[in-house]
Amino acid sequence: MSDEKIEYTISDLAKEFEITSRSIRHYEDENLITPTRRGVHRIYSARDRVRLQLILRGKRLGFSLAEIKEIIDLYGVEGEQRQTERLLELINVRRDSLKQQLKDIKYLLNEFDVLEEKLTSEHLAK
Amino acid sequence: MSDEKIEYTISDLAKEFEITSRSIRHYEDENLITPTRRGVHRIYSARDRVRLQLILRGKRLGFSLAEIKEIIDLYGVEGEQRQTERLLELINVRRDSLKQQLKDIKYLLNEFDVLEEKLTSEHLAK
DNA sequence: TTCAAAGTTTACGTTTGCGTAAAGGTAAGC
DNA sequence: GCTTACCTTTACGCAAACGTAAACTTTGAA
Repeated sequence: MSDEKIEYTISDLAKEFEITSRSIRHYEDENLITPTRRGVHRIYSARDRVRLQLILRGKRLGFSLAEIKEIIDLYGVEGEQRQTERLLELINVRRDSLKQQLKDIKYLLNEFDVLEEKLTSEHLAK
Repeated sequence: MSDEKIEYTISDLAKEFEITSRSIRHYEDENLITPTRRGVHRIYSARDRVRLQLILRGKRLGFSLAEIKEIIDLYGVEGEQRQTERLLELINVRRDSLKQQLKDIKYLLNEFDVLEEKLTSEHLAK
């Protein structure tokens, strides 16, 4: 039984994810992540690391920290069904906007391809 | 020859795209869009409308207004090849982060599907 | 012509997401 | 015990993207 005794310092994670320690502390200030302490120092578990990954993914998708917190929090309550309705609602709202984003991205990536080709051929023809 | 004499007021566009007039004026303050005037009032052409669409798409993709402006501006200079290198560079930077976003979105949409199924079956089994 | 609806400028206010000192505590190696 | 690297809290600062209030003008309908 691997007890997963993996531990990280704040700068371990900062380095790995290429963000500042300040950002990680900020996420803690906003209650998005709650590492344990050894004395006064923060110790991050494997679970904490995953939470941080979730936070960063949320950010890349344009969610605010408050939204990320709401989703992660609801996500964690799986057992209780009290919040189920709300979570399903949130999911569907998100789904629509994510699908729109997906369309936007595909469109833009294609535009880029077309434009790049045009530019490089122009460039060569100069 | 359809002269495309279509015109819009600021609130026409605000309504259509579900944003405030304030936002549209703000984009103008930041030189992202420059409607003509009839007296003191702003008049938006079909081209202006397209620009606004571009701005909003950029926003959905998480670009800042400054970035959107840079891209749109470079995009408009197609004729000159002076800025070509820069645009290609911008495109490639964007492409990577957009591809990451695309992965993120697909991952999350799948998570949502899985979670929703789990939640609804739980719900029914209650 | 009078009135409401919509438009205008100016400018200060607000939220989000950290940056950036300041001022120090702690752990490890020598 | 001293240095060095890394950690801590506290707190003010700041840019971005508008919100919002004030005070006024324009336009179209009645």
